[in-house]
Parts: sequence; structure tokens; C-alpha cells
Amino acid sequence: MAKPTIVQVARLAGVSNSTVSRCLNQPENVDRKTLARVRKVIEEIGYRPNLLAQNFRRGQSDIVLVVVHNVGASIFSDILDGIRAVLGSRFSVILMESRAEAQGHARFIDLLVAKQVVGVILLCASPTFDPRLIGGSDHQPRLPVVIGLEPVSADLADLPSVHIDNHRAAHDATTYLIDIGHREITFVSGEKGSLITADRERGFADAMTQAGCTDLAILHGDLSIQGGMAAAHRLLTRAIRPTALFCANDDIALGVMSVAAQLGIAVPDDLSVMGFDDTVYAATANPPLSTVAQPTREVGERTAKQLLHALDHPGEEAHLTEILPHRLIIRKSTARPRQS
Amino acid sequence: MAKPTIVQVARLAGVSNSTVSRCLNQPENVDRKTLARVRKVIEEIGYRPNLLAQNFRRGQSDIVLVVVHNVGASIFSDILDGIRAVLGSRFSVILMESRAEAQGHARFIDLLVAKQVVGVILLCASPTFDPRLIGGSDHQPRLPVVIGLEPVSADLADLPSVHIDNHRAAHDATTYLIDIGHREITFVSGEKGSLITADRERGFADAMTQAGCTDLAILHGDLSIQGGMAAAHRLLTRAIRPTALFCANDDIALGVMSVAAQLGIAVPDDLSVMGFDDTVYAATANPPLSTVAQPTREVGERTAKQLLHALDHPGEEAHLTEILPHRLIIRKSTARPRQS
DNA sequence: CTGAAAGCGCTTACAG
DNA sequence: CTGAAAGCGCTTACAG
Repeated sequence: MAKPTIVQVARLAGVSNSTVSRCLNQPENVDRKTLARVRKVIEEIGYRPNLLAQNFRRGQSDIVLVVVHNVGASIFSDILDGIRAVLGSRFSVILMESRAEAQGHARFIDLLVAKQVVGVILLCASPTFDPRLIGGSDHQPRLPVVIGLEPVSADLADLPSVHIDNHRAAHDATTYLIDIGHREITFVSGEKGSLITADRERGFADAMTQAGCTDLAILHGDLSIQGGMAAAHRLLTRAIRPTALFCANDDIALGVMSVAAQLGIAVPDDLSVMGFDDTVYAATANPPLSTVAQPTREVGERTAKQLLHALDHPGEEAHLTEILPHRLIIRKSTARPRQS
Repeated sequence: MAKPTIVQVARLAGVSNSTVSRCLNQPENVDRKTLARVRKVIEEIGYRPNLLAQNFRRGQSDIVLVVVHNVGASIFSDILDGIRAVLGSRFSVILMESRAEAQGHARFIDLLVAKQVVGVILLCASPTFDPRLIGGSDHQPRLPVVIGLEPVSADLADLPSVHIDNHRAAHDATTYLIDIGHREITFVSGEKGSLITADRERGFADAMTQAGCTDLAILHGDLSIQGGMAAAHRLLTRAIRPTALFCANDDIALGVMSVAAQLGIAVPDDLSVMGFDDTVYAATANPPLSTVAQPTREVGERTAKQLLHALDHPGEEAHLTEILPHRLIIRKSTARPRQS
């Protein structure tokens, strides 16, 4: 009545454990008749290999861990689709939220070190992740890690990564706003000093400077709807307002637009708003949000491909950084400023 | 140079493996001086127990698996916060997407059966999950499973679950629309026959019937922005339109509103739109979306508490179904119909 | 193509 | 409070 093991299968089939194991893992090396007999027994008693034992014995699992900051962010849907499309049925994907490990952390590390996972895809800015862990040694190959979507901290610069050129993307978007006549543009960003937004801030700043707008306005806050609302309350209730707000992500932009609507400020007539990410909520916003699109599915595919490569070529040191193309999406939330 | 094991720690500390193991798992049963010595060695050589071995030996892990349909859905953020708040540091949470297991499935099952996880929280409608797996037997206790957020199929009716009363919630929302004067209301739903929306459809239908509106209009589609857009294109381009659309979730409602805006149909003046879920995007929509709120964080907390209870009381058969309160949130997307 | 045997790293009664 | 020993279920050289 207890869960059947390889031993019972062997006994019932009249073969050794080894043979059963071979039937499972390298059936091509087993006599056809033996194989059939063993498989019949497996079927009959409903045997399933104990993964825990298997992983332990092999010293590794077939699980790829994907770390995201926050499960509810819609941008991850497509990325995961891409990842799974590439990984196929060879590996299972499990997810963890990095914010959950802020204090915990230890478990997360144990999981990696203990090789319950065979590789890691980090879709979150890196601070959470202790680079020492992937060091590896003579006997212990380093655990393959690929960073996707977000920029890479200096610590982890030697890891393969896949992302857009955030500096250039922000530069392009800012330049677009300047080109249509805006001069008073505020960049509504995330936390000060955060890696995620640093490149975007610099891109904004450089574009502004190049256009002769030396009075840089960057507002730090939170990369969320709430953050956008807070920023809007500060920026839009002043006597002199910027004519355009370039937001570090779409959630901020959505928060900004909702406050603008509350205050009776018309977008884009009185205020242009530009987002970043092109999440599913950008296109259906009212007005539809102009934004910078990241090729999310491709980010997923490419990170997974890099991981696969690392998995299949354990020796190679491939610090490949892939820069994927971004795309400016102009919808209805941006327009020439009124008085220009 | 190889990864240190318990054996090396024992040798270096001059004790047996057993003692090292005890230092790790039941330090209160170890002499203070021994403990100190062993801990020092552990520290020095950077020993970390091999989780794979530990789990295998113990026959279980300390991981709780949370299954969601789609990682990108914002509703899961709060639920997971609630789950983790309750589970604390005693368990790690990993996530899997049920949609990914549509074909795969086998791996998912293996993971459960192999007890790589100690319990499961299902936040997705149940079809994906094969109830036979949790059967258990004399020697094998059933794996604790708690269903949260979504309604439970008949198959799994004996499992503990936590959700709102979807029938009543939809009934309340519909009644509200009727009370403010609407008679031509269409329910924009998900897939036909889907468990997720069945109760909401019935709640809508019952409220309509009770109000004497016998001509029921339910449109089936997809529970997404795209689905809402498609539905709106069908419903709003006709000569005779409903005066209100009650959508099975907020994403649909957002899709509907965006198409309405495109078509120049004013919400709520020409058309009332009601959502369901109260995701973070509802409040900032333009106009802000009236909807039905689910107590998401509480759903997470309660499912986790039920799981914890099941974990701590393996014998007890507690098929507790918890019905949590919903809340009607009236914002600006609903109003009296024009001609009433 | 198959089997006997060792062993992965840990835990757990059982003695002492 | 501590140690010697068995064993969890599987895989993997090594013989044959």
C-alpha cells in the first residue's frame, strides 16, 4: 500500500534495480522484451520515480527558477511565455518573488546552492541576489544564471544578460517630446539611486541637455500607480507646471493620468504623458498611452536560450550581453504643447 | 574544494555526523560547548546542508506550491502577500503557472507526488489539477491542498477553499444597475461553461429575472482586455445597444471602455460599465471603474491559514469552505441611463 | 544486455 | 549528551 519504489518494480518484473533504472533513463540500452515487461509492471502498480531521490542522487534537478520582483506585474506574462517556449518540456519553470526574500534570503540561497534548481533566470534588479553564490569552484561548477529585462549591476556584469538599451530608449522618447515642442519635461522616476531607472534617467538627462534644456527635473518616488498619483499631486497642483511628464514605467503614467483627470487637466492638450514598458494597460488607457515598448516575449526567449546554452556547454564562459530593440509607441497621450 | 558535507564538519569538529545533524535540527539536545564548536566549524568552512539530501531523507520539503493561472495578473500580488504573511519563514513559496502545464502536466504531478512540496495552494480554477493525485492511501497521507480565490469544481468540493460568494456578488452588482434604472444589461463573460464565471453568470441571471427582465443577454468571450474589446465591438456597433455592460472581470471592462472611447460612446452617460475584482487598474481608469472588490489579501491569509492547519493536523479532515465578504465599489463608470 | 555493489548526504532510532 | 549503524530510493561505473 506504500508508495511503490524501484525495488518492487524490479522484483515484480524479475529484474534488477539497475535494469529498471535503465528502462527509465536509457531505454535504448535495454532489451525490448525486458523493457516491455518492466513497463507493464510500472503501469500496473502505478510506479513513479521519486523525484526527491532522483535529484539527490544526480545532484541536480530539472527545474529552472525564474525570479521576479512582483508576481502581479503584467509584463511578466509574455516573458514567461517566451521562456517556456524555448525551454520546452525539458525543464520545469518555477517562480519566486524577490521581494519575499528581502529578509528571508537564506532559503532562496539554499535552494540555489543545494541545486534544487539547475539554472536561474533573474528578471529583477540584482541587489537581492548575492553574487558570491554563483562563484563556483574546482569541483562545483557555477550555477548558470542569466539576467533578463532589467539592467545589470556592476557586481554581476560578467553574467549573460538580455535587455534593451534603456539609456537610448529614454533618450529617444525624450527627444520625441522635445521634437514636438516640449521644453518643460519632468521625468517621474522610481526610487533614487535604483539601478532599474538609472539608465532611463541618464537617457532623459542627456537628451534634455543636448537640446539645451539644462534645468533638469527628475522626481523620485515609487514605480507604481500610487507613485504616479503622488508625483502628479505634487507636480500638477503648482502654478507652473511642466508641459510633459515622462514616466519611468506605465504604472506611474497611469497614476499620473488619473490624477490629471481628477484635476481637470486634459491629456494631451494640457499635459503630455509618456510611459515606459507598453504593458497591456497602456493601449486601453484613456487616452491611450504613448510609451516605449520592450520586446517582452523576445526577452524571455533570449534569456532562456542563453540559459539553455550554458546548461549544454558547462565549460564555456559566455558573458553575452544581448541588447534587444526597443520601440517608441506614440498613441494619444502625447501631443504638441498648447502655446508652442 | 568540493562542497563541504556533514562528514567534513564532523571530522573537523571531532564529533560524529549524528551530532552535527543534531546541532542543525535540534540544538537544544546538544551540549553547549559541543554546539559552539560545531557551529564554529560550520561557519569557517561555509557548510550548508544539502537540501536535496535533507528533503529526500525526510521524505518532504519545506516548500509550498502556489498555482496561479497567469503570473501577470495583478490580483495575485496581494494574495501572495497574504499567503506569505501567514506562512512566515517556516515555508518557502514557489509558484507555477497552471496554463503552462496544460500539456505538460506530468511534471507538475511528479512534483506533487514526489513531495518536493509539502502543500499546495491552488489559485486557479481546478480543471488543470487532477484530483486523483491527492487521494492518498494508508501509508501515504494526502497532500494538503487548499483552493483560493476561484470557485471549486464538483470534483474537488471536499477540499478546503476560500472565496467570495460569486453568485451573490454578481447578484448585488446587477441589482445595483437595475436599481439605478437599467433594464438592457448585457453580461460580458468568459468562456462558455467556465467554472470561474458560472456563478457570476447565474447571479446576474437571477437578479435580472427577479426584476422582470427575462430577456437575458450573456456574451461569452475571453477574460481579458482583448476579450472586452472584441465584445464591445460586437455590442456597441449595433443600432440598439444595451445601456449597461456588466463585465466578468476588470480587464474585460477596461477593454470595453477603451472601445467605447474609440467609438465616441460616453461612459457613463451613454453606457454604464461595471467590472469585477477591483484590480489596481480599476481605480485609475478613466472614468474610474465601478466594480466588485474581492478581499484579496484576506483570501491569501485565509488559504494559508487553512493550509497551515492541515499541515499541523495531518489527521483531521477539515473541508472548510470559507466565504469571504465582497464589496460593491461604485465609482464613475456607472450612472442612471439617459432616458430613464 | 544485465546484475551486484557502492554510494549520494543526510536523519533517526538504538545503545550507551 | 553522544556515537555507530542502518537506510531513504535511486544511479552508475564495473564486471560479466
